[in-house]
Amino acid sequence: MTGGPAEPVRPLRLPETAPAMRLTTFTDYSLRVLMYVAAHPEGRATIGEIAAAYAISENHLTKVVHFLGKEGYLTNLRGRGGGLQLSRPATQINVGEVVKATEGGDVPAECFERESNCCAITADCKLKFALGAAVRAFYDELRRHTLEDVARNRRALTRVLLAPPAAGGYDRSRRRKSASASAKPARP
Amino acid sequence: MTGGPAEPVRPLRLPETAPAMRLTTFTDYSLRVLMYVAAHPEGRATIGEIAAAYAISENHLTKVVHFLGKEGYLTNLRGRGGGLQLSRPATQINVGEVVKATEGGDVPAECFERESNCCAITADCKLKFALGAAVRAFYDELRRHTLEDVARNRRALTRVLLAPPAAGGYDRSRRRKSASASAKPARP
DNA sequence: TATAAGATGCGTATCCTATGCAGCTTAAAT
DNA sequence: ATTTAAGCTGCATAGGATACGCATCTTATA
Repeated sequence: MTGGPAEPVRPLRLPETAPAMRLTTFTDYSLRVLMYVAAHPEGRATIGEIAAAYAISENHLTKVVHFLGKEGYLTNLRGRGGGLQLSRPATQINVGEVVKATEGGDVPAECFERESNCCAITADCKLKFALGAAVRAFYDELRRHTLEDVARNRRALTRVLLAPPAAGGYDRSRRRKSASASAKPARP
Repeated sequence: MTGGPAEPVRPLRLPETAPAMRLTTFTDYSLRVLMYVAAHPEGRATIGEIAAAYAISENHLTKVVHFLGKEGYLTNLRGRGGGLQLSRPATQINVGEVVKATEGGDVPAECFERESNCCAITADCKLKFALGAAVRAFYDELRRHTLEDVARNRRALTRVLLAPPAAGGYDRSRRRKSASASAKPARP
């Protein structure tokens, strides 16, 4: 595992650090799916349809949709003529709740995990409270919005989403260029 | 790269998703370093000293410290007898600013990146504003605290930090057990 | 019974993050 | 001057997380 012939060249990355505090695409896609379905209240939307509209991976979307079904946001109907519907009206789907579900809780740092925490100063560290409050503030702000709010201009959304995607389907090449040239990797 | 004999067994991970919106250890260490130095206002702290106190990697700390120096939080003195000092009094070092610097800005999702954004509905999507406000709320809450606040009980901190670490130095085995058994990977 | 949809389980390609390490530079002691 | 104790710098790498791809099964409708 350590030995072996050295790889040819390898593209050469910059280590250092990069931004965190960022939503996963899982969350991103979750919200997009919900907005799509909300914008199409009549018929049922399908995974393929949504993937094409946003030009994103159908495979990954499948899992997102399944998750949203399990969580009670979507009603997923199998079989021919099946598809997706909102389980509740958009006014009763809260953006903060969705994000919390898809992001999996509010644990901003190691000190918040009961089990694995091994920071030496936990007991006397006030930072914990500050961080906890900040995360709470984040979700509180998100909780002020419902799916209805964010997908409000349904007409415009529907128009955009029904238009055929620019080129072919999903182009996985242009994604996350990690356009970080902001803070740390700056070398004079 | 695609072919080749299948690897023996491989520990078998669960894919799906896991929590994001979490601080990097880079940020974690940055805050710990500042708290340490704040708790030792007389002499100068050294990297080795701090790494030992928290039982964390000296190598990584080196880069953290260097970064904090570049950003103007620390004054790093080289050479024998050198070490670290706060560049400003702790009352003038803001936790929110530090986190923003170490986390590298407030870009919670793809739609916020001018360049690489390719979400189909950006123009008509209100979600962007909600997310932006939430991130702002996060930092606003953090900005309410200074290093002086979080490192307030200096006496207790100093006591804990000066105590020798439990066992030997830095044990890199127990870290980030990713104790996620909360949301998605639940399979009945 | 064909067909269209979602469900599932497994494999994998990249990243990202956190480190390791070797050598260099700077500055205070001796 | 020379030693020595710091931090600086530029590689390299490991390990885990994320986001997919793919094949197959299940369900339900026509």
